[in-house]
Amino acid sequence: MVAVMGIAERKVRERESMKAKILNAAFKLFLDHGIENVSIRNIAERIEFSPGTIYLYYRDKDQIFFELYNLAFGRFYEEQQKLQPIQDPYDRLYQGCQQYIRWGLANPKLYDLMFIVEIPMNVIAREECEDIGRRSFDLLRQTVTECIEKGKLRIKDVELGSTMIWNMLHGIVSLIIKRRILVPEETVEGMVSAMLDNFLLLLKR
Amino acid sequence: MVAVMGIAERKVRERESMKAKILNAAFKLFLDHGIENVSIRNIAERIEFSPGTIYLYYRDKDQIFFELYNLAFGRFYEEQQKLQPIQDPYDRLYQGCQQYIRWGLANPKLYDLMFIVEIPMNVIAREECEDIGRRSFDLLRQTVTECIEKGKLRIKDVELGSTMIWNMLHGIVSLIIKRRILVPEETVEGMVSAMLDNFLLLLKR
DNA sequence: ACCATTAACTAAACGCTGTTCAATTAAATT
DNA sequence: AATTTAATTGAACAGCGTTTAGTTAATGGT
Repeated sequence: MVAVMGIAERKVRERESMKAKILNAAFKLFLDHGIENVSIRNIAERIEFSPGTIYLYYRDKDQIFFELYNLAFGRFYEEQQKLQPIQDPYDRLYQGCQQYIRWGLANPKLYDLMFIVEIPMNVIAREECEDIGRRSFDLLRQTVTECIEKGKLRIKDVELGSTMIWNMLHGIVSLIIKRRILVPEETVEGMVSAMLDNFLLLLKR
Repeated sequence: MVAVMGIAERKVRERESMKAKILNAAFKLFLDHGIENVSIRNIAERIEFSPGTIYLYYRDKDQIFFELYNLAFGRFYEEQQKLQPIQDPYDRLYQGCQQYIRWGLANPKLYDLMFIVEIPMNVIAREECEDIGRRSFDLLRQTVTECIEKGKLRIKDVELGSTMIWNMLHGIVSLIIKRRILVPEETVEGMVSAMLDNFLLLLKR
């Protein structure tokens, strides 16, 4: 009886480790060769299992992509959270924005998955998917709230202000990532920080 | 001899009309069933030719996508140009921004192709592709230039200002299109116009 | 220890995809 | 009418996501 329980637990562990194995292979393929080269067959080859096996652990490809999505958001959230200790809310806002852009440009594939690509969820997870996003957005909202409370912004509505800031940041990052910005490569960095500085200056009371 | 010339000209016409036929089929498939359902085979079936035939008129699928890209940008540019007669540059700026957002939200698939999707150009067209984009951007730049000349903006640098505005607009449109905005569906419209108003108000001297 | 049951896995298949190319048909030229 | 040129096809290749029958390995009961 005890042995039976031990086996059941081991099986759970084995299942988890197999899921992780698949996910790691998918993540590696994703980082190394782009989302377009993450195929079930490629993953299977990487972990030396047959393609069919993967469907014993994940319902479909979208579910794998959703896991990658969460992974990416986890990393992003972690970085943003590091700035929480900063006392002055405007300073925290500024650094948060700067880090958002930096992180996005440094991790274009992750950013793509998080904010640009068609959401890879056929059935479930629409809410769960928003939850992880909302957690990150809440960090910004909190900071904006404090800024407004201390009268540091020319905007009074928290929801409006947070969304505006986020949209601006996303516009900058996504257009650069997707190579739609017409400015020459070398001058991008300068342009970006100039835009951020000017935008936050406009916002500042 | 004259007849020969006539035949040659007819062949050119026939070739053009075949290219148009293919492109129209592709465009219709694109609008009706999304970019993911534009396959060479689908196009071929729609025009009642074999898949191989399409490669006699377009090098590859990307070239077809590039034509669709130009088509989309043409429509967008046309709309924007209609606002040129507006005398007051700030008014023109405001209406241009409003139209940008409206058009993007009304034509999400076209917008996607123009600004979001990975640029579908394997070999050529990188410059040509920027040209059509630049023409549209120049409309905005011109308007911003006039605004600054008349001292209506709190920003002095034309390039910076234009890019900032565009990035903000793109952030708004693309996040809504890709369903990353967390606001409920009904309140989106109000939020969007509030953001636009506030942003331009921040910019206004 | 043996057998029945359950779980894990594979290989092949289905219907898609973009693209190429030998073979065929139609048109134009001589 | 015969020959050359152009246009078109259909099959093939290699890839894709997904399903499933059949095989193998591990477990449970007696």
